[in-house]
Amino acid sequence: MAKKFDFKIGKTMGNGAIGRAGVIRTPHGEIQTPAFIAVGTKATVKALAPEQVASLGAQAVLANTYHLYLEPGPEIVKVAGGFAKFMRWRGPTFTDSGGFQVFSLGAAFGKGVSKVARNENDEDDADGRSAKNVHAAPAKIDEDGVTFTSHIDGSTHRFTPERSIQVQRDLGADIIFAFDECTSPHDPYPKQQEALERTNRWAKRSLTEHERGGSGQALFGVVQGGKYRELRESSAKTIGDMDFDGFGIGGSFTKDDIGTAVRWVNAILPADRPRHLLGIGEPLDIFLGVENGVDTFDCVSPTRLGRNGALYTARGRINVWNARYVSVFEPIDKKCDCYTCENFTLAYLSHLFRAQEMLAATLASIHNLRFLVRLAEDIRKSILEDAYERFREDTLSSYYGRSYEQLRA
RNA sequence: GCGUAGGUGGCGGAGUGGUCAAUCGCAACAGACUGUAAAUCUGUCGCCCUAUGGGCUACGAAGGUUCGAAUCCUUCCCUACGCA
Repeated sequence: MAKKFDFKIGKTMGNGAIGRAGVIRTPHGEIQTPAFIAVGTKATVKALAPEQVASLGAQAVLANTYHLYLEPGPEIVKVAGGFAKFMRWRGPTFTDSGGFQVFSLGAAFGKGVSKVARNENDEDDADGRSAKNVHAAPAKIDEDGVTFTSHIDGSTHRFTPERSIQVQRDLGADIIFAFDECTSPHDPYPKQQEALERTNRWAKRSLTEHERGGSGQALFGVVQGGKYRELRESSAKTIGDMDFDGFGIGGSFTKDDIGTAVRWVNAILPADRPRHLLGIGEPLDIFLGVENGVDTFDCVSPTRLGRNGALYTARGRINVWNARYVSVFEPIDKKCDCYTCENFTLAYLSHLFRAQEMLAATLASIHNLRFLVRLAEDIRKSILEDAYERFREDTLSSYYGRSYEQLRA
């Protein structure tokens, strides 16, 4: 009997590295891995029509349970035939469980901590984005679940692992995630441990509810544990022993933790199932993830940065708002194969941003998303051709101006 | 020509004797952004310096009053509107 979902490893890196190139098969198509998944939080990849997302090579879209639950609500999405059909995305889909929002709207609210905190001391150094006029109460976590207030209208809601799975069933993604509790990298060990153990219990409940529902979706368990090796390994063991279709690696990281935590975890997780690194997506992070066994990534950075005028280039990030680009009649990146680079100049983008034209966000998002999607494609190719290390060195030294070894030091 | 209201930093616009190099908005200049409360947020924004302090030049122009003026007085120039 043919399974609707499976994962086949095409090639594993040699020399002790556990990175691999493979194929995830879903009812809505295949994902050639490693792959960068486009984030479409509210059933839309911001500023992009789904045809644009597809044509730039994105293989799958990840939406968010918290957001779609609040608006338009799971009932509407269910009637629409799932979020993919609702947004007219024909490829594979993921939904995040809403667990991250428990963190970002709870413990991390108003703090300078999100997916990657800069250092150990900046927790109180709010990044200035604290929404002054919004007064959402922080989410409250208990053993059974999480009570939170809507950032839209202040109403009170509750998620439990069961509820998250039920909502994700209505949203209808091919791959869904167990409800987890994300922690801050600054949280002390006891708190991390407590959250981790709860996440493990929630994983089991998510799995039970998922099996009960019989939706045919693939359920990924989420590994947590912060920066602590002991916790990460224990989490990987516990989650890895459960009957999940794949795994998500979660958590808010410090820059230094990404490589290490992922390696500890993936050395333990069953190798025959796909691993998704949740919310991570800077170029270096992707290399570190892949060579440590990650198959898929998602990250808001290409679209968010794009909307704000930051653009990826082979030689590093640029800010198209800078005065120097006003009259540069060349593409963002001459070697880029995206629609934006093939048709428009920096001068034009500079103008669109300054004039606050909507097309600015679209063209920049196309470029940035293509950049990361292609990076994953090229990494895959380099693995298949036994040229990973060389590709990594060329790419990183060009992008960061420093070698892989220097970046890791 | 007469009357009225005005002339403030790139622009708009506060301020009407001291705490004003001058609120605020825009523009400009730079920075941040990693499972999206984000087409958002932060900083700078007269000139100079041995720079959490100091100096200089400034509020149409020129004089004047005053310890002290963007703020009061005089003259002039300019702008808008109304009447001729």
